[in-house]
Amino acid sequence: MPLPSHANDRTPDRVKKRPSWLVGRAHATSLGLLVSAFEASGTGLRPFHYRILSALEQWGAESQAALGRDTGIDPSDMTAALVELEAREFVTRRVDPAHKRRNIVTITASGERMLRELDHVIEGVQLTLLAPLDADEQRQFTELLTRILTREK
Amino acid sequence: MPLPSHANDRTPDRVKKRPSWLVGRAHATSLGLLVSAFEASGTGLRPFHYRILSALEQWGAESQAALGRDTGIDPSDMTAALVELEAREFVTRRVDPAHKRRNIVTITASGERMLRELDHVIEGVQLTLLAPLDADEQRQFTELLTRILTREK
DNA sequence: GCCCCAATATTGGTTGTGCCAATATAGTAC
DNA sequence: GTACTATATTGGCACAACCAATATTGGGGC
Repeated sequence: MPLPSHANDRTPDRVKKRPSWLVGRAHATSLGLLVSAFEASGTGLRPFHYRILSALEQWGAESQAALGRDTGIDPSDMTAALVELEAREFVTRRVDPAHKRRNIVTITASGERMLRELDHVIEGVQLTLLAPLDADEQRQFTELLTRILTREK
Repeated sequence: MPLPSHANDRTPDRVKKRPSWLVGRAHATSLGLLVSAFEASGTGLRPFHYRILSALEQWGAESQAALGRDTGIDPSDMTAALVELEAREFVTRRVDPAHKRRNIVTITASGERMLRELDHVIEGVQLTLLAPLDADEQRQFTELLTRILTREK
C-alpha cells in the first residue's frame, strides 16, 4: 500500500519549492489516495484495471495489443490483467475468427457495472485531492496541467 | 532510464481528464526530464543524491538518521547513497565522539561545488517542464500545487 | 549504578511496477 | 511462396520504496 510517504518532514528549501518536486509529491499523494480508495472499495481491482475497462467501454471490443496501445500498458502486463478481469467475468476473450492471432476482448454487463462503481471511487479521490482549491482554482489547475502535458503554449 | 512513457496515445476520456491522471503523467514527464538531465550531466549522481547534499548544505552536518528524516530516504537506502557520495568525496562520515552510534555526515567543499552544479541541471529541467506556461501561469501553477500539498485552503 | 528500552547504522530481503527478450503462432506484402 | 510483421504469452530484469533482523550504543526509570 504505497501511501504518501515523506509526508510531514522538513525538506531542503532548494528542493521543496521546485515544480518538479511538487509534482512528484502531488503524484505520491494522488497515488496513495487512489490505491487506498480502490482497496477500500473491496472490488479487488486496481487503477490499471479501470483504465482497461474504460478503454473497452469507450471504443468497444479490441484486441489485446490495441488495448495496450490505448492504455499504455505493456502487452505482457496486459495478459496478466486480462486473466484477472476474465476470471471475475468483467471481460471475455475470444479468438478473432478473421485474425486468429488476435484475442478480441469485450466488456461484459457486469464489467460495465463495475466501471460505473469505480467511477465513483475515482471521483471521490479527485474531490479529496483538490479539496484545498475552490472550483475556479480547480479548473485553472487542470488547465495548466493539461497545457504542460500537451506542450502547448 | 524511465523516460515519459505512454506519450502519444489515445487515452480513454474517463481517464485523461482526471486531475489524478494528469498529475501522474506530469510526474512521469518531470521524472524523465530529471533523470535524463542528471545522466547528461555526467556527474554520475541522481536526484536523491541532490536531496542529500541539499539537506547537508542547509542544516549542516547531521547524523544519517536525521538526514533520512530530512529527505524522506529510508535508512537502508541512505547507507548505500552515502557510501557512493563518500567514495566520490562529496561527503565525509565520522563517528560522533559524544554518541558513538551516530555517523556525523559532513558535506565537503567539493560536495558544495557539485551541489551548485546540480542546481543548474535542475533549473534547466524546471524551464523545460514549465516552458508551455508564461511567467504568471508558472507562479499560479506552483502556488496551486503547494496549496494542494499543504492541504491549505 | 543498573537494567531495560529506544535509537542508530547496516545487511538483506520483499514487493510492485514498468520494461524488455524470447518464443510460438499467424497474417501480410511482395 | 518467402520474408517480414503482428500478436499473445512466458519469463526475467532493473529500480525504487519499504520492511525485517541484527549488532551496537545511549538514555531514562528505579
